[in-house]
Amino acid sequence: MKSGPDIARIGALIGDPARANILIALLSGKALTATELATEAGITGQTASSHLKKMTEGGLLAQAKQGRHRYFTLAGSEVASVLESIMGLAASKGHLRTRTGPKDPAMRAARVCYDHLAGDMAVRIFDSLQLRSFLTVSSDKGGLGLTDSGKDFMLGFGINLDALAGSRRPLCRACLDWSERRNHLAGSLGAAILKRFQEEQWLRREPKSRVIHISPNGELAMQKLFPTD
Amino acid sequence: MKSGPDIARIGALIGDPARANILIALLSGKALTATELATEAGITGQTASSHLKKMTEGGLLAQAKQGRHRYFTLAGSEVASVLESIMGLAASKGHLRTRTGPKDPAMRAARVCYDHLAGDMAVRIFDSLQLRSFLTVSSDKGGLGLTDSGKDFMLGFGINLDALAGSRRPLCRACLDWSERRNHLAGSLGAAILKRFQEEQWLRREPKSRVIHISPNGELAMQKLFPTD
DNA sequence: TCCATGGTTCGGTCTACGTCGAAGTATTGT
DNA sequence: ACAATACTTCGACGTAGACCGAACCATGGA
Repeated sequence: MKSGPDIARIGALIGDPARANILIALLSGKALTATELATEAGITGQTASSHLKKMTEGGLLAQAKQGRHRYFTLAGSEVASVLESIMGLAASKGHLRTRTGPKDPAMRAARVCYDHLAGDMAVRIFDSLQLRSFLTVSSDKGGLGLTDSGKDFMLGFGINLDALAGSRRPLCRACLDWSERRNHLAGSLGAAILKRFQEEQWLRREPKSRVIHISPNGELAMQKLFPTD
Repeated sequence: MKSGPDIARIGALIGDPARANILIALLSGKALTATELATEAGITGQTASSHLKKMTEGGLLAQAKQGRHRYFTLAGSEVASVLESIMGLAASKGHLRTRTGPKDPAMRAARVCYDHLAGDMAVRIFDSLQLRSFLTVSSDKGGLGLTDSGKDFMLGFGINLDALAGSRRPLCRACLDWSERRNHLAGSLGAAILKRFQEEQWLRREPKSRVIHISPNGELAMQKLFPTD
């Protein structure tokens, strides 16, 4: 007599407060790491790991392993839509929401990601490199590479590719940008680019933060070196 | 810190198997008594009473006391819509309920979704309306509307649009069909169409289920009224 | 090589809650 | 009035699962 999909399974996944917080955080469309989600939900990493595993197996989340990070996103727009409609129900019943305040706009514009650039500016660089066919994107694991013209460009930019090739570290790696939710350039080349920017004093780091401010000269150089049109 | 509309509360309510069974039973749109729902969910009356109380307080159910019976229904079409969309998620993940009984194909063909039609037939109707430009689809959420020719069609079909417009309930709403994974028509217009079908005796409801059987006359009328080619 | 960091697995504790038996309250019928 | 039906409340029991500490893997960087 009971036929049909198992809505109880989905309901139970959404029904735990910690998991609900994680889902709401991911509703922004951004990819977040396991630890970010743990702090977001106010639980320890171990507990979050368990939750994330359950939700992934339950079809609510998708994950992308990247280096030692693990980025989680909602499994698809259908999941987001279900969450939205449930929020509608909950809100109509009188549970109102006071959502988190606006995040630092400077952080979204430009910031450091370990040792390379991230944020809007980094994504623009990545787009520009791809647009001008300096970067080749092969489908296999993180398979980015420089074309011959790309190599010329980097040499002209003042980057010693031979030195980078000596390191065990991969030259090019795609890194998922949390604010832009798109790829930017990581790897030793990404780090070298940041280094060049700093050498030219095109940017200034905020003291105790990841935020980066671009100088007027830097903005000019950006537009000349990495056009996106 | 992280307080929002409490989707966890709603999720937890749906997340218990017994409660999920009750909700699915009520998706038929009928009002059922507490004991009927108890047997439907395979639990005792005491347990059902507890569940029903929680779901009523949680805003999912409405109850009407009548004599010594207590009739329960879903609190509104919004609840039904949320349930259907969750069923869509669960179905897409392949977590179908254990037995796909003989009812399942009939259910996919045509069933009741609270107060309107769902299943293959309902999707065909929706497609037909869209194909003949009776329905306008605007991008914002749930933004459906009738065109002038659509209004004429509905009037000719015997639906009093003025009466429907008087209600606070939206005329047209898209409801995601879990078995077809496509939209069908909900809202007061969807309910009115189901009513017309019943008045014409084009369909027969199976006693204790959401399943609907179409009569030969009904099939004929379907093809004439809602052609899809 | 070694260390630091992100993430997972394991084991144990503790709370939440679904479940039913039994008793209690309403309402209808004879 | 009594009995029967419909449903609720109370109390007790038992299991599921959320949580964290600690130890364990994997990756990246020196």
